[in-house]
Amino acid sequence: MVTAPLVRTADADVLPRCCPPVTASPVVGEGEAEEYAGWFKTLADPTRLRILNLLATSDEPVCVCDIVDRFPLGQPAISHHLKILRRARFVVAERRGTFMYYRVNRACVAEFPEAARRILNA
Amino acid sequence: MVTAPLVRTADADVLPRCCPPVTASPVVGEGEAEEYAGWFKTLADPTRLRILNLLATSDEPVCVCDIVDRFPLGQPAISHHLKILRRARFVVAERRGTFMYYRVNRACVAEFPEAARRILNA
DNA sequence: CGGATTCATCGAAGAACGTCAATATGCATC
DNA sequence: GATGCATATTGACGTTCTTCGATGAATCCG
Repeated sequence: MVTAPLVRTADADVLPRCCPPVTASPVVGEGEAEEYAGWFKTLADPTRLRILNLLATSDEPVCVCDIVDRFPLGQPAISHHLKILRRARFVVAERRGTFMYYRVNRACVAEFPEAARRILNA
Repeated sequence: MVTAPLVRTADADVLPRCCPPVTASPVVGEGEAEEYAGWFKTLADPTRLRILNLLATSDEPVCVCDIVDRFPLGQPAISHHLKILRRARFVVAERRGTFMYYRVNRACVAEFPEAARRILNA
């Protein structure tokens, strides 16, 4: 026979079942979780974080060779990270002759901390 | 001989070198980038994000079996994700008899959007 | 046009990650 | 103690990520 397990909440009586419903319902659904996890995944690399911080703290757009000079990585790796940042719309690229200039997408970057706050209910 | 490349900024003269210094200096250094990237990496999974959102929107601590019931994943997988969330101090665990109760670490969760804002200069 | 430069893309190697099945641990009851 | 349940840990497997070297596309200059 199945016996009643221990109490589940601090001041509740002993309950005959394992899992009473959780009080609040989660805000973030499956689709949203996928989307937001993608955003976080974009920032889940130290190099990308530093590139984005570099662009975010620069008044002027920065060209790729500037970025390459600041990291102990090859140019293809930097280009790869920039592609990921671009795909997530954290940065935008602009061509000037031979050079490519990158800058942050202010709208997207401003929206991000607010989304984090909503997810974390903070 | 090395020729002078194109202009690098909108209104600057032709410069004899490729990479003039960037105006602002980056805020986030190597060590910080590693640390923050670890935080983002923790949130870079849809399941972890939904677990954390579930805990963040619940007034009461939630036991593991409640969480397991809400996801199409096995118990070891959920336990694995909880361990990662615990290691990043986003959640804290408490034992009550046989059951383990998880809740968000309000201090850590509140600090996170602020850190994001600082990194993104938003 | 030919050569040089900047940057993106491709292919591959190695590491890290997510999931599951099986097993171990910790706690309460009999 | 022995049993039963809730949870954590381990090992294995396939997938994804990061990086590099080589190559290709685009641009500019002489």
